[in-house]
Amino acid sequence: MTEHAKQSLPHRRTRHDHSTELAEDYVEAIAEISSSDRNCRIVDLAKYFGVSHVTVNRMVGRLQNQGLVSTEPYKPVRLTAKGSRLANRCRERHEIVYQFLLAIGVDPQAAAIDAEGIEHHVSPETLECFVQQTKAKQC
Amino acid sequence: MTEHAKQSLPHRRTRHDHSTELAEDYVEAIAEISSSDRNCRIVDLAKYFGVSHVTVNRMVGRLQNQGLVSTEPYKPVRLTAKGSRLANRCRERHEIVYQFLLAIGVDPQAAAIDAEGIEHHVSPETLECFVQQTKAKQC
DNA sequence: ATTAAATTGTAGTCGAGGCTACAATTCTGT
DNA sequence: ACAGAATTGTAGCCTCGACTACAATTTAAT
Repeated sequence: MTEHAKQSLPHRRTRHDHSTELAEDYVEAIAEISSSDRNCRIVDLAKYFGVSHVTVNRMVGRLQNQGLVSTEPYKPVRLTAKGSRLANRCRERHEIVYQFLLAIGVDPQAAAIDAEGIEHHVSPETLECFVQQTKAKQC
Repeated sequence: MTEHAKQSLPHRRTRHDHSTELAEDYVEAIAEISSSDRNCRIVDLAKYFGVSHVTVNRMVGRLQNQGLVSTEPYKPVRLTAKGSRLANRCRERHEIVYQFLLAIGVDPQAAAIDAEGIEHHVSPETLECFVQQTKAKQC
């Protein structure tokens, strides 16, 4: 492998991350909305993300193709078992990142924003280090 | 502001980040290549990012519109003063994130990949916390 | 000096993610 | 029951980041 090819790897990884980020954000949002409202509608997601209902509509179609959600025309959106598992993993990861940022002294508002951006780029290994650090701080 | 609008803010921020990430990656790369090779060519950037030279070509055009680089047809790419400042800020931030990840026990390879993804989503405030943590670990 | 190789530019395509405008369906209130 | 409101779907457009294929220019080699 050449020097340049080596360096391009992280960037390829970053680009791939972007294509899965939205799916993760959506299942997380659907899980959250479903738990409080019982039904998750297209409109709820549009408000949640600050985006038009058309964008949400198409995205939900893609999530359905990926087997993450199930829905029918004019009906609410529900997570499949696969979608729920992904949502849970994402929620846990999000919480770990958020708590970690708080633990190292970031204020809650900045932590909330940064966690949203950071969570999708944290490898399992780094996540584990975050957990350890957070624990250490709490002792 | 409604509850939903509040929640949509972090996501809007994330989307905005994406549009500036690539510009940041490019000026960083141009700075790095320029320092070692003296001249940064379109081809160098294409190899660096693992994309086609066409993609690089158009991106360089946009960077030029933003006043970050200056170039002429069939000539090398050079950073403007503004581009250099941005590159320096990015390089410093990247280094801080990378050293921070190492300091909390992430192995170098994973740290390199994660730093690439994380750096663009770290607010100045969080960055400062990273610096403090890294210092603390080194004592 | 002329040809071959490397580099850069241009044309045209694609999918993702965003939008507006309008049509269809479902829900609600009287 | 039916009109109006809310919700969802469809059509069509835009920009960005990616590509291939081909043309133009510059560099290098014989």
